[in-house]
Amino acid sequence: MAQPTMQQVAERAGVSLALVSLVMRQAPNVSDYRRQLVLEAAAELGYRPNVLARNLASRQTSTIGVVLNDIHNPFFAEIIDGIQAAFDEAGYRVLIGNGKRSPSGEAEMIETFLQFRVDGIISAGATMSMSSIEAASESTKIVVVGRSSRSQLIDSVNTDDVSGARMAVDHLVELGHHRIAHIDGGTGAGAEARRRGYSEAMTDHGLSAEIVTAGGDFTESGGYLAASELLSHFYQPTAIFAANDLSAAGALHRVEDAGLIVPDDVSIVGYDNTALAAMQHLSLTTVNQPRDELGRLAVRFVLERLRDKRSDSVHHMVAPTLVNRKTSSRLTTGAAT
Amino acid sequence: MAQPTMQQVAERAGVSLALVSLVMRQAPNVSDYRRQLVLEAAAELGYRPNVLARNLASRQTSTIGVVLNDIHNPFFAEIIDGIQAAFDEAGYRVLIGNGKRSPSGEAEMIETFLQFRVDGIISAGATMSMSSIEAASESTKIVVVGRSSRSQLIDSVNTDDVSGARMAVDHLVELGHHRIAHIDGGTGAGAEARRRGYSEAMTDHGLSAEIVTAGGDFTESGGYLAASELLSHFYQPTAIFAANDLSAAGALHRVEDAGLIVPDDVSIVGYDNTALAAMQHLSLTTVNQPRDELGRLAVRFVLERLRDKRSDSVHHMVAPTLVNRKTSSRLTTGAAT
DNA sequence: TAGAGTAATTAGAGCGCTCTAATTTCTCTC
DNA sequence: GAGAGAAATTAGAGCGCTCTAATTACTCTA
Repeated sequence: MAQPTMQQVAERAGVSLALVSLVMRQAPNVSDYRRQLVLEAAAELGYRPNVLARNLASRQTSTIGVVLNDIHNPFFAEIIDGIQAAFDEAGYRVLIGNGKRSPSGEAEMIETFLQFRVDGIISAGATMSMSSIEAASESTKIVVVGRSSRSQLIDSVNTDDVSGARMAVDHLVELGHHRIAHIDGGTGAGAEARRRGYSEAMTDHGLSAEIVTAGGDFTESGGYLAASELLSHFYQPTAIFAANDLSAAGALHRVEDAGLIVPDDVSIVGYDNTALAAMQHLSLTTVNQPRDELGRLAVRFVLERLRDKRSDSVHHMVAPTLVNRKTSSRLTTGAAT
Repeated sequence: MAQPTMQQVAERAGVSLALVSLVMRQAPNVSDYRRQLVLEAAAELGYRPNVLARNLASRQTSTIGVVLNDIHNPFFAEIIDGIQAAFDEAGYRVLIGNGKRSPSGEAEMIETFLQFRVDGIISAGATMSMSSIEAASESTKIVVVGRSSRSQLIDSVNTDDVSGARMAVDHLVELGHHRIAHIDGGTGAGAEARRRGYSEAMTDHGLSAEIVTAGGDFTESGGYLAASELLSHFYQPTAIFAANDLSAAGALHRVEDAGLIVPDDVSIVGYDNTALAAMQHLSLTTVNQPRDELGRLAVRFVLERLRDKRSDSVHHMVAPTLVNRKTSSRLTTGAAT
């Protein structure tokens, strides 16, 4: 298990330690002849650079840590793609940490990454307090994705969830619905904005009397429970707008369990447009968050701080779009308020 | 961004560098008085140990790398849970790498982890060649999960996929089905064994003439396409056994698109028992792989090599179980061969 | 062919920590 | 209160690399 070191490569190649270092870093100004010698010696020994030593000496890691609030939530898993692609291009390696859906889990992963002295951190869907994140920003570049922020210290990239939620409501109102209930996301990232967009849109449509919110938590079972609550209401909704696709799926199931047909009896709209919603068997009407763009922007912001030394914070909002699938339809019964 | 070092903490606390090191490593034999001094100085400075330096000096990282074949596949994301829980207990931190569904992506992540000198690597659902994995095992402890192996060098933990597939077939035969087709997983991990289990079981039931396999790739769209192929067959199957849940979901959709009812006209059985299958709206009959157990065993094997210095390889198989949900039912039509 | 200028190579200090061995400080016991 | 043994603390080398500055080797020109 003892790995060969540069020293050994140098001896075998008959050159100095420093020269081996130059070759390994692909530095210019090394003659082809010696470069070849070194490369051969390295190959023969099975030499592999020790990133720890390298990073320690060079004071940079070329590594970015990405902490996902929940590796099980398809939305976060999908956001990784854009991030990884962009960092691959830029020559950084990315390490992923799982926040296990809890603020403390996220904090631990961030601490781990800081101890590794990563060059930057992207936090997706963080639920931990903004002030802890800001504290971490003293030690590295950190960008928050999928959570709104006005921090002066750190950048954020986020979907305009207020208007995303409005789109969902507008869509349902256009289809003739008035009794539109909301299943929210509790304290999860983006939940507050979606809740607000829902209320605002309802009010704008003169439907403030119809506002009903059931508590969810961005999980399928949470959606199921919340839908139960809504159905037991004396005043049944003809449409449900859920704060994410997972809870929409749970609500859908609960509605069907009650013997109602989706979308004929109840329309359902989700949020995120994850692969789950796209699954043809579900075919959920939902609000799309442009994940790839979110990821790439986050990377851009990290790189700007790293390479261009930008120090003032940037907050970017991307526009959501409505994806009309099969779980929403025009209100057929005359049951209006 | 310049981080305080131990040296600075030592000066502030008025003790030696070595003492600070002892405190940071929670070593015994440090007086409470000095420990307190050091801790306070560290807190005041916002000191955070530099893992790179520590690992370099101590020649161990207390870190395990987990490379997932595909972070989007719920099966792999779920296997992380057991792994993470077990390593948390054992005092190791875990870093996740995404193989992006390709052998080269996996190889890159393994190389990255090796350069970081992680203490061990767990590879879940690896599709890269066994010999490359073995090569990596010269530098660290490595355990493969969800892929069979007879390697003398590295450990493996795996579900008995042959018997898992047999269970699926047995189940369908018990329900009266004869025309049972298989949608396979191509070159994916476990695909070969499931294919074999399917053929063997069919043969054992005297159904070798009914063996039909359509090519899939463990994705939903692959399952959809494969089902199309099966339905256009002059000889329509009454049941489909798909190599994983994702492709089962795709097949399900294709069958319904054809105007057929699941399970009345066609029964469908998946594999993995992911959260997807459990979703009540889908409610897929499937074969359960005990993910948590797989993860914990993998961890145990890594720890055995690390702590007990075991050097002979171990291959462990866990038993799958059938989960009977709503996509399979007794054959009703008299359409037997 | 000496001298200037450039390209290639190397010496050596230092990154922030751990670890062994040596030293200093405490506690007892008689 | 001296001396032995244990406990607490420290000095200093070293982990494997990078990086600056210095040195050596080339290439040209006059």
